[in-house]
Amino acid sequence: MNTAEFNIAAVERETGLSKDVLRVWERRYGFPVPGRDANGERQYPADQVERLRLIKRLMDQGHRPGKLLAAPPGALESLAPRRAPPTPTPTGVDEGELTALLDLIKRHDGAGYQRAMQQRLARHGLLRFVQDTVAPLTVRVGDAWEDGSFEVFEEHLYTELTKRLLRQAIAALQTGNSPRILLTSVPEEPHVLGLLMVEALLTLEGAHCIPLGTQMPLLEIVRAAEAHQADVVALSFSVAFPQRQIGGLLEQLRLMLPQGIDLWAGGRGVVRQSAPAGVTLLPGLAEALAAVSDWRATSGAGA
Amino acid sequence: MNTAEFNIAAVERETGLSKDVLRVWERRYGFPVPGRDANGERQYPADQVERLRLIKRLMDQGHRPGKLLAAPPGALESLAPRRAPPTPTPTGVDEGELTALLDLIKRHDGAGYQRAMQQRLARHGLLRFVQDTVAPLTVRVGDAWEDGSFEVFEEHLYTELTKRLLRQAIAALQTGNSPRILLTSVPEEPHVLGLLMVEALLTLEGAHCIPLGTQMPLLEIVRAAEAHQADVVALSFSVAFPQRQIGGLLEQLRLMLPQGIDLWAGGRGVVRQSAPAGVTLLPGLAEALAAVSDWRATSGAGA
DNA sequence: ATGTCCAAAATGTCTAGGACAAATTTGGGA
DNA sequence: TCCCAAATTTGTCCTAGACATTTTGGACAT
Repeated sequence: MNTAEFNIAAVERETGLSKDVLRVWERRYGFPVPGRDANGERQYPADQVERLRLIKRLMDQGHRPGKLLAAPPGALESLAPRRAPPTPTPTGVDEGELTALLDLIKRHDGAGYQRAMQQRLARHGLLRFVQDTVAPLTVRVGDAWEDGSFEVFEEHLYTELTKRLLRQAIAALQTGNSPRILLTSVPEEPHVLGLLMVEALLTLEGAHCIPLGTQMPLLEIVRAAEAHQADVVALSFSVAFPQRQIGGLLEQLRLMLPQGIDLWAGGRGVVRQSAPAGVTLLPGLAEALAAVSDWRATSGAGA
Repeated sequence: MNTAEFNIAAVERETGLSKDVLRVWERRYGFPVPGRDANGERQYPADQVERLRLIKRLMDQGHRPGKLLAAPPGALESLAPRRAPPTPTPTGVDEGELTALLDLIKRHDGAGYQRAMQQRLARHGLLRFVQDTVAPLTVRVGDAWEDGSFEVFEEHLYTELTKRLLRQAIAALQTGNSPRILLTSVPEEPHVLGLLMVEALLTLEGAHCIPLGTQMPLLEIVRAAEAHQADVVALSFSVAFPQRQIGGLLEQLRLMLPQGIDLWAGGRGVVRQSAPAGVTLLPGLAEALAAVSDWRATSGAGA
């Protein structure tokens, strides 16, 4: 790869670190130290961008920026995850089988992965496939990315192929009637696998899902909910989503949404959140199924 | 909907206008004029956010910000598109049929739309389905959004359902061998339909497609291309993608990518671009097919 | 040991206004 | 009518300061 230079907007794109953050780090910690072009604008050499990517990854594992940015060159590579990944209880799933699936991705054998997954789907049925294969596999992929054994593009490949499987499986289902659940995510939250998993389960359960993809502005979510006469708006937040924003976002949306429409928020991102008034948190897939039963027992009867 | 207020980050999320732009507009044109909270930070009332959304849409139609921001309240709603939509030659397609399909979306009849599209796919075959139905339909959806007859969430519904159809159709195809084409888009470019259309056509043509989804950082694209031993990296740019950035992005990626790997850029976004050295532009689907033949005639023989 | 509470430090995001390059429009002349 | 240069428009970058919020580290009590 050639020696390319990046301006500050390109670094924001590549690393996900905002321009404000890049500038304030330079001021406070003395890193990164980009060169300047003829107009006095920052030009980041490729190796500094690489280091920023590494720092970002370590921060997602729970390291503090102050330590990372002060660390001498070469000291970062050996850091272990700080936030203990608590081996998320692979209830009845064979760890080895998951590892084998991940290996296929790691070897970039897309076709092999698709075959293996399709087999599992056929063998276990959609419900168990989602709960015991896709969900834990997705967690493992996230962990693998955090500890550096997966590249971003490998995660993308996993996501893309798994999306296809789930969508295909969902398309084969008979769609239910109620409740009418609008499925989407807020802007800045592009992860779609959680939505697809829950869509599969809810559709199996007899709900009518309206999938709108990811990244809907809040005002649009409100309009869509009204236009589709949804009973429920369900949002998905991944672990990667900035935790601090979730509460405010839910409160704001709850304010804008008509009283009659329930607001559910699920995904790994909400496990350590407390629910704002009028919002139901669904940290896991099982809770989502329970929420449908609850809805039928209460609001459903009145409608 | 309740009277909610938005801080500057929320407005950026809702409208897609950067914080810099929001502040400089306020300074220069006197709109928007948000209130201030106890900390002196901007608080945008919901109606100003609505107006900003409208302004953004009109700008995408070719209007200039200066005029729009100086316009009196109520004068904006009646503005017509400035950039003439040149009725994009619906070669042999029945306009009425497309309109009927759009109506289904407009009526939020997802199931009906899926049925109708599946029928068309079965009747015409994938190649003609993509070229004569999906492609022009997507253009019409874009136009409809621009002139205000489609809401954002309706475009999302269209995209989501059409994605499923295409993915399903692609899954049924036998995958080819060469060239090995890595399909993705740059960060900030989330539109995926173009990628799926071209994937369908290229796979039909016997190419081996590696779909990595959208929004890959440039550095990751390079890694992925090497890891997958791709012959070609193909990027998709939608009309909505900021034109000014495309050239620079392609040049930078071309610099980083090994010589042996071709770089193709397609989509409505590149129709009025000039190609940087070493980059092949594919403004339409037909050109993509031609590019495969070209590749086979030249590089393919040498490999 | 374990839990609780507070001050200090760390961190991200906001603010202000200035500057300038690139894109677009305008005006004039061939 | 066409084309080029000047003027304007517009987005993005810059510096530097401020402050709310979160996290840490230590003191103290259980």
